[in-house]
Amino acid sequence: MPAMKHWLMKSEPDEFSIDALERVGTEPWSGVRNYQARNYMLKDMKVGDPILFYHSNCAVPGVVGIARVASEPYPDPTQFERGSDYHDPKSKPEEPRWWLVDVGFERKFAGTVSLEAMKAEAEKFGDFALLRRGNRLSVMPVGAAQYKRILSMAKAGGQ
DNA sequence: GCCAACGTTGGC
DNA sequence: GCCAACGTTGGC
Repeated sequence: MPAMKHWLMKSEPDEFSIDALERVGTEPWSGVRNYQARNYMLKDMKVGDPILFYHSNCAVPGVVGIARVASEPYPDPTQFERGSDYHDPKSKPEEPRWWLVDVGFERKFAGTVSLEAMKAEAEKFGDFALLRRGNRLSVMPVGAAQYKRILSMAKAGGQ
């Protein structure tokens, strides 16, 4: 079995929070319309890979819990739905542009590991996509050491 | 709400 | 293939 990869996926809590994921259990990660993010889901994710669930565009942006890749990639159905915000008229069913995976709830942290807290220890993270200037990727890989560091920050209570 | 940073689009 | 214009993301 190849080495397990770790991921970070952003979601706006007003749209879809960690609590919403806990309620539904598993969610198709629809709506990603960025090729780099798509390629991670289409080519690099494996079922069972751990995901840091990140809340963006909110009062305290940061990692709020753990999820897991819960399916193989498959075409994002919203790209074919007329009237959907995610409808892509250039995409054809026989040649879908946008792919997704299902994301399964694992657990919610007791406290948020805030972006601010991670920035305060930026030098310990090394090169970390999340902390790069102007980063806007909604799906990104996380190094195993970075992943462990965030877990230990969560264990310490976060914030 | 502002705005910097970035990706995408489309005219040429 | 360049690049200006535009739309979006996301921290603050």
